[in-house]
Amino acid sequence: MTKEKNLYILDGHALVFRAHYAFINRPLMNSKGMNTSAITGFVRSLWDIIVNRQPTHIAVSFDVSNITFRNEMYPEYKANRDETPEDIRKALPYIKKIVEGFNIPIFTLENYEADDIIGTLSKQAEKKGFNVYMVTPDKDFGQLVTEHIKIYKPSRQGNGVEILGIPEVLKKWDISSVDQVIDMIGLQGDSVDNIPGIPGVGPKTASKLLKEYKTVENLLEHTDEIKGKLREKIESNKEQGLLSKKLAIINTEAPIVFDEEATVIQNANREELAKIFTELEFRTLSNTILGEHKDGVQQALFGVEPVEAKDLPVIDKIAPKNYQNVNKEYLLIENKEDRADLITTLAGSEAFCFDTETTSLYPRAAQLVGISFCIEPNKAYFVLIPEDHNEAQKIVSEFKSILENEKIIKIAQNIKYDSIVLKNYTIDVKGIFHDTMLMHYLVHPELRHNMDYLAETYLAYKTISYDEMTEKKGKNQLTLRQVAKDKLKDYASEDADITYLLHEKLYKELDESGMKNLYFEIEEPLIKVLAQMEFDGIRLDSEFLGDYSKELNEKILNVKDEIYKMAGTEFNIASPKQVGEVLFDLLKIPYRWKKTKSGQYSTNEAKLSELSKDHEIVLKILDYRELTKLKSTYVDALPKLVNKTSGRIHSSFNQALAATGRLSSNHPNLQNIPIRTESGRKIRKAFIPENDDHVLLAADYSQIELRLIAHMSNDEAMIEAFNKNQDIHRATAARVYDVPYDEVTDHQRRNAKTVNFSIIYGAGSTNLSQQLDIKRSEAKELIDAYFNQYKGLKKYMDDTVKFARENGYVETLKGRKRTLRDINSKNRMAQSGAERIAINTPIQGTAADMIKIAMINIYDAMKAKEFKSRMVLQVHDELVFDTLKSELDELRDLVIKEMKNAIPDLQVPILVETGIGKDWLEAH
DNA sequence: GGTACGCA
DNA sequence: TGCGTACC
Repeated sequence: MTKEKNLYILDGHALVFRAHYAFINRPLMNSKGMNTSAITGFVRSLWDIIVNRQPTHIAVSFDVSNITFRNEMYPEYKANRDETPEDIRKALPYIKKIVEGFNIPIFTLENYEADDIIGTLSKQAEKKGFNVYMVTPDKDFGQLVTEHIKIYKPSRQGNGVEILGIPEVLKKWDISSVDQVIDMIGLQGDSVDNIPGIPGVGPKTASKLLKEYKTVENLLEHTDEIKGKLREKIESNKEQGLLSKKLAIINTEAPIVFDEEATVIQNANREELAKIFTELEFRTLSNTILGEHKDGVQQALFGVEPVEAKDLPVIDKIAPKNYQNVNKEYLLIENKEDRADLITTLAGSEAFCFDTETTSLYPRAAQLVGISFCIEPNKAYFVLIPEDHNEAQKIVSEFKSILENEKIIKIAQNIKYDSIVLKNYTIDVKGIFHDTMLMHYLVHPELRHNMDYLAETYLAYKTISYDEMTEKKGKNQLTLRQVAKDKLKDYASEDADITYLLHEKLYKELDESGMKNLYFEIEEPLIKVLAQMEFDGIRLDSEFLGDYSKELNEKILNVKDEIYKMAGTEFNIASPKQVGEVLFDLLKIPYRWKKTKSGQYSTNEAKLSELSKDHEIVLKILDYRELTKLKSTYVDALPKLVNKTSGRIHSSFNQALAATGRLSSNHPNLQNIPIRTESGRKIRKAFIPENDDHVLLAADYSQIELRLIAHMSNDEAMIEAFNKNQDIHRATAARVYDVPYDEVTDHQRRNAKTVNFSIIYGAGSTNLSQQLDIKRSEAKELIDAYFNQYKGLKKYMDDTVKFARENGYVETLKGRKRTLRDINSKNRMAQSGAERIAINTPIQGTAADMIKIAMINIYDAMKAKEFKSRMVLQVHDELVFDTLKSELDELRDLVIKEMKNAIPDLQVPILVETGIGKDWLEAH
């Protein structure tokens, strides 16, 4: 018997798009700011096939243009498509070059889609005795599947590869013959390709109908047997259904001939590939594909043992290094002598790296399972810590002297977490913190900063997966305590070891970026402040919330009743879908907006508010929404977050998330605790001081961003207004409307205020007109008048954008940088988005720097004075202190002074407003 | 308009 | 994942 012939035909565009969008939230980026998601994803899929599937023949097909014969049948075909994203357009030439580098032929054909080319080639190849695999994520290809033609669906984020033969296709579509794929599309349509189908018919109805009638044509002949609305819909859309089916048919007779010879798999052009990979900075992929040694092309490229693709996710093939193939020395330390030796070793070091393994993501609730240490590459120690708390405390205490040694630098990934966990064991980690996560955050604020990602990008190393170690299969997962100690030793040691290696690279990169000062003067000391704040937490009045919950519950029931009465029916008010149907179908309230993507009525607040003026029920629905949201998100949720040991709430502050440099908080998120409405504000009453000897002191910056923009832009008029201590919005209105300061109307002031804010956010006239409910032209005039008064501001904004264009980044007063990859984009949307960021980031980021500096200085001063009072919250421009009454006056003076002087020598005064109260609402 | 988090 | 809401 001759060898089997296996042909893989890749659906180029579909794979590229899928890869691009797979990473859309955190695109892969090289140092030149190029988005490489699409290329990486495509090449990974290609390489996966070459290595794991051992094809004998291979080809790639691409679309040539958007216009094909289908547009002659139906001009709207694919007309809903947005323009190809710029990132993809830029990626395509590279992908084609790489495919050529692999010596793989590319098939294209004018006026036909890649689908048709793949269909035609597949059928011809099948006749020549091939097994054909159509490599595509598109399930429409199901119509072409036969015994020898299958769909090969590349793996998606660990989902594993799917191979669809006839039974799989039938199951996926719930049909009885693959020919019915086109009937399915004919009936249900395809929103992606803008194929209309028959309105009101979805997948369920379509397959039910086809079970009965087999084909669209047959169905249309027997519509008299169908009942009710469905019949009407089908009868009135007959033509559309037939056309849709036609559009769905993949042409297998395209004018193209399958050239068997051309598709035989060949050795790659190593030099060509190396050149492209270098340009793209694909170190990992390049190592994987080209190997690290220069000889043995055949060996490195295709001489790989066949592996079942299912068993090995693509990623394992991509990162070449891991615990299995690099020589690592990881030692398990579980007796007192070994610990003593380790401590001696660590005590003699200038710096060591450590990492804790615990039982919880939340440090205040976490128990130590072990601590790993590393002081040289590829060697690490794992100290096992038993479950018994007294035993554990004893062992941890042995390490107190070195962890609290101020002279030893501590290297760790997200050291705030470890530091809080150790506080649970009365250890206060000291010495300078070198946090790899924060270093990377400063250098690349817009990327991800988790260790696995850093290991892959900086070290080309694939770490041991947590889920693998804990044998996660579906729902069941071992806890760390259940993991065999040797396995845990490897996992934990690797964390410390990898962090150590990452530190070498990241510290250097931080230095080169010029942000070392920013790190050591702001971020590093802030870690210690935040760790203390999180550890201390804030007291919560659960009793108050319990009462409030009951109160809200009654209100909710009342509102619900009223709504049902007005609607004349009961429905789920929490469901936007049902709300839409009741309002616009049942009650016939005119609907005059676009529907949502999923074809539903949009019922967001802006639209409902507009309707609420004329329709009482809409007002009630808004009330209902507010009350239920309040109850579930805050009133009922907050008491659940009270820590059992401390009896307090320990919100976590993420220092490495917001690209502008701000902190974010979660568990709970303090940044969206309502303030606009009365019932929302009340939530703040639940945040209370430690006891009757304490009060809450709240201090917030007044107009900090406008003051900063005044300073940074050198705008004389704005600086003058602030120096005269004027109300800035009133002063703005006086200038813009050319009226005396004292005669500004409320309306004028409100407009001016809105303009002031839209300026800070870089918003344009469109946005402003919506905010103020005025015409775009009026908004434009307003903005022009504004800039005419604040000429310095205008110039600053122009200069900032110009700087960003030339340098590719913007920065804050303290040197925090943010790269703007779209600032020179040809895509207008993307570019103006980048311009807004260019204007907003320096301001928001400087304000963030400023409050961070204030926090550090206040914290240090409080420590020096041995205050019993504690800094407990930071929200945007506000700090909250749980204050011992006897320290109140001194603390307030201190806070005001440090907040004002965080960034000295500004051209405008900085105003800090303070309040005192028995709860946060009263203090605010 | 962007930057977030949490709920369903 | 989409939607809602908070902040700026």
